[in-house]
Amino acid sequence: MSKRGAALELAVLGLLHDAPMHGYELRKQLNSLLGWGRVLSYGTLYPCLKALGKAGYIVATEQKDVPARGRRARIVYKLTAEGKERFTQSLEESGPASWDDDNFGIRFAFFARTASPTRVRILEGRRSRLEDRLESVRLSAQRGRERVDAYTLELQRHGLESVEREVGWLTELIERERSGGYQDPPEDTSKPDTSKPDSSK
Amino acid sequence: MSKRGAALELAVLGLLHDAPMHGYELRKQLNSLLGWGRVLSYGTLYPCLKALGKAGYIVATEQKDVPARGRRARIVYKLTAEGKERFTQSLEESGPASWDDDNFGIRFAFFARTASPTRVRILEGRRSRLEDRLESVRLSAQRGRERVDAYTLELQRHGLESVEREVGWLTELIERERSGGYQDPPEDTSKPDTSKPDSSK
DNA sequence: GTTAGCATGTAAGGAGTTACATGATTTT
DNA sequence: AAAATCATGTAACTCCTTACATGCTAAC
Repeated sequence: MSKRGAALELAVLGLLHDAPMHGYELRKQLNSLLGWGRVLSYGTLYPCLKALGKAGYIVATEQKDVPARGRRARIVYKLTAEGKERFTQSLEESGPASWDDDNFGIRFAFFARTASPTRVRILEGRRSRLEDRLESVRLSAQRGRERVDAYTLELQRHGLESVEREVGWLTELIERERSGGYQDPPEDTSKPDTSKPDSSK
Repeated sequence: MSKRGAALELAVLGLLHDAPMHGYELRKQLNSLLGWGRVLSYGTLYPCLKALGKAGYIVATEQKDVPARGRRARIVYKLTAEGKERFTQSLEESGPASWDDDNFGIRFAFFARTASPTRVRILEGRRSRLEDRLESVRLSAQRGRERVDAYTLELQRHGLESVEREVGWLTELIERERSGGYQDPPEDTSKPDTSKPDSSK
């Protein structure tokens, strides 16, 4: 759970930070958060929840008193104080791990709760990671060792273009970040229920 | 090796079909073929080569007679007749597996050796897979259950845009394919069709 | 009345990574 | 002389998926 698993852990912690939830619901949210084709299985989620429970970051409370007429007792997971601590600490981190392929997406998804300097560091880290990638691919294309038919070329061209766009996107975000943009309210940790004070920039 | 592993198997077979190679070289080629951040480890490659050998698709020949003055004896892998058979058969396949996330890239990389109707089927399959994805994300965004802050929204918007571009790319490729494109370059720039030849089914 | 969705889990296994182990050769 | 690259492998481990096991409720 030290490298990849951190992504799932953070995502679960973050979603439960928003609101307590049961496994089934959590999975749906996770699927749209982790996005794009990836579908998380229960075989991953439930053991992860168990581990987080054992670590003391979450507690499971069974809804047996209010079974809502016939409905199966659902197990609702809730963040502990340690869990909240862990989550906020994780959000402060801005080392290389925070901008690798596996973590960047989740880190970005929680940007609203991340401090602005941290956001910039992560965005820049991600950008230079992608730029390194572009560089090495361009070099190896120039050295021209490999198979070159029209399709291989097209695949390479398309890949290059996609990554270039990604870099452009990141650059825009960084600039917006630097000019105050995206303005978020300075983190709300007290209120358990948010009544949508402000959603548009 | 039945589902995901098929991708690596196909890639190895395809590269060895081009030319016999030793493991180290193979890995480098594989890395640029599988592309983008993915770096294949020896811990995956060598066991795979062993399995392919056991299956009779490749043979390993040690270069002991010509150690090229001091150079460590390299083990060169070569396709057998069965391996060639297997490779060409694999290239004919155009079922759902050929356009999933894990295989599409490799299938595309070997398009130059794939029959044109097969190419079209794979491209169309891939496109409709992505379109399904777009659809479901758009729906869930409309139903609007999830967390909505500026960053989550931006992430979603960007993801949507990327997939849309991908779909556009595929559409272009399909059209080019239908008008003879790529292999034997008729270099047809006239483009007489302003009317849609109907791409959706 | 049967399909689809809700709900919680476990067991087995696959694919791949990291770290280890070893050593020669070329470049800086 | 050191560092990078060439070269081949193995063992342990991790993350995740698939398939299984169970059963209820709502819609069609």
